[in-house]
Amino acid sequence: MIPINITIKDVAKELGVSYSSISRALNGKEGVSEATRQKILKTAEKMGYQPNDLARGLVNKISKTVGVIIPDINNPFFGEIVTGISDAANEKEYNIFLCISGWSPKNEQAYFDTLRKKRVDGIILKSAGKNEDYENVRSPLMIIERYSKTLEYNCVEVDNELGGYLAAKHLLDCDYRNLGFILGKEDIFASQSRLNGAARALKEYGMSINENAVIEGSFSIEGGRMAAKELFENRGEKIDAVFSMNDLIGLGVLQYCSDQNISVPDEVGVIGYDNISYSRLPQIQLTTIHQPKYELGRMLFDTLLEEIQAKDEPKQVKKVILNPELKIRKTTRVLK
Amino acid sequence: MIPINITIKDVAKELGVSYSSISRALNGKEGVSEATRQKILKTAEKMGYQPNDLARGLVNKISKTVGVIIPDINNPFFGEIVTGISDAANEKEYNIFLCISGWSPKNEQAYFDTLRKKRVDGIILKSAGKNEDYENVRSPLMIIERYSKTLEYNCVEVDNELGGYLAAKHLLDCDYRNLGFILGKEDIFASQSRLNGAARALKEYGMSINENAVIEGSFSIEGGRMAAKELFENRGEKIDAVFSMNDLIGLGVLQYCSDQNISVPDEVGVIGYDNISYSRLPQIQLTTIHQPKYELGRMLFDTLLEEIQAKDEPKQVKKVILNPELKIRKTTRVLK
DNA sequence: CTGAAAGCGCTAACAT
DNA sequence: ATGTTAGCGCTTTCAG
Repeated sequence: MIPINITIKDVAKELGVSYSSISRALNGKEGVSEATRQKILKTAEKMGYQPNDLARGLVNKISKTVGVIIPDINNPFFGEIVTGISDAANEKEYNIFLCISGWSPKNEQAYFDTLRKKRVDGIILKSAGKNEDYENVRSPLMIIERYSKTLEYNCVEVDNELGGYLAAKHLLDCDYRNLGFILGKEDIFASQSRLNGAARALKEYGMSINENAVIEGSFSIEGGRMAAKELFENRGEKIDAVFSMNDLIGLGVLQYCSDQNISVPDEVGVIGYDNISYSRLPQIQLTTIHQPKYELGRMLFDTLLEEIQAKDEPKQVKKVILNPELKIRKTTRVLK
Repeated sequence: MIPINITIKDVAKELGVSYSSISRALNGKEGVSEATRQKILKTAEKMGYQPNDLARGLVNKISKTVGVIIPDINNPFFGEIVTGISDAANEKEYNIFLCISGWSPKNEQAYFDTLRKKRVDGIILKSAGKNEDYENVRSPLMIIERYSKTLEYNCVEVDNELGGYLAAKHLLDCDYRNLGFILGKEDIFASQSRLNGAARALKEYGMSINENAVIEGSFSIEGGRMAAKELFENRGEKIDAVFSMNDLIGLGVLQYCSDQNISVPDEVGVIGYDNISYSRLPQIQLTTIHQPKYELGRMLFDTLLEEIQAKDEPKQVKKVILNPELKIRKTTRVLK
């Protein structure tokens, strides 16, 4: 590991050639004889030369860098997405700036600005703010999970309406009839789409959503536990199944049921959303809606890169939709 | 959100002043009258000017950027560390490049090189490779969890020897006598330190480590399950307690016990390491050694920054050690 | 207090 | 095929 930063000029001096030749050789451009190119490559290597991407970015106006703003890396849902983004980016020789907003629109906005200063080529964002904030951003931007037919931004999402439909239909197929819903207030948007899907499933059964059994909770285990308490104790409903808008909430509901000696899945059925790795632990076995998180991450980056590379062409809004899948495990009952 | 990148010159032209004045005003340097400074600040703001950090980095030789290389962001252990690093960095107006090496020394090395090209001010690294690789790096570097008295690099770690001692002592205090150990082959170094601590505890009881009950597994749930199978079925030992070198392995051991109808904690006690959030789920309740992960992350960044800012002074190796803590839960038995 | 000019490391047009 | 030069956006002497 050589510590001092060797520049293109150092290499040029060493060899007695002009430094533009070094640049040409290093970038595989023509205008250098094969002989000198080899010579240059060899001594650059020997001297431990590493090109300065700051300087490169300055002249090329491409930093080979993207920003990723997510609310919480400890939620495995985002962990897997970020892994997908990272792998896809790495293949294209891109690096990612990771920004953790903690579900705060203020932090999110601040990160957005610093990323602009860093001159990232594009941004991938899971927003905690209002959609309209990002409608008119003209630099490459991908929004995670904020599908909108009308608003003009790019977006890759796993179909939330369909996921909600699958979840509710499964509960109904299992003969649960009094469904409760715990949304995540951090992303009321996705929660609402899933609720719409659930309404469609209920309609097929000639039923509709009981608004008094819809709770706005928080996307965490503790949030799920508290929402379950509210749902079962203060709403005066006799709920026999809970549709949790993410797995963490589902885990909280299970915790509540365990504390209260409510038997799952017999008395109460529980379904989650996301299919994070912990939901398939043998002690948990949470029935859930699988989202292809890793693939989503890769798709986000690849789509972003497409847009980055199509700078000149007229911008066209990209909307990619992936499919969710029902994973039946042990927190919903099996019909005989 | 203004899309076009306004430069310092645009602002200068707008106001009819030289662009060096703009620079002075923006950076709070003296040499501008308060009147023009205010005028400059206002129109810069109005024009949506954002300084170009690439250019700044080029001249200042400080990019306000650090690289973080970790094996796996889906392991909550690293997730929390990264959150700590991110928060500490953000406070100091630093951004982080996240690199996920997948426990591959080859990827790790490749990321190390790209980070050098990006001219990061420093690197935080959880290495999967050999220690010696990084001994002579002269740019600011923090190694996670690789304490070495002899080797010359900076390091913040949670005392592994002590953690190992606490874990083994607890098992012995609970009257378990035939201890098995499942190491993580990805980081044999940390595992070994913990094993040394365990040996010390055993010694206090007049015992020593049964080498035939030491398994080199893998830091994952499935790795833990497989190692447990090996330990219980192929080693011809009657193990009554397992010290797992991380919580994921512990979860795998619990899974094995559940599959085999081995009762925990009566027949077999299980202790993990790390105290990831999932280990305290009511369905899990894994006894474990707590590591202050978030604090570790903050400490890593703060210590790195100290070194970055002490560029000129003679380098002195920094070794920070935090203390682990025993968390007794339900997978080890209570003595009457 | 302000402007002009050099230079950070690099690429790309322009000469030779 | 190679060298010279300008310039990316900025900070920082050095003049005025």
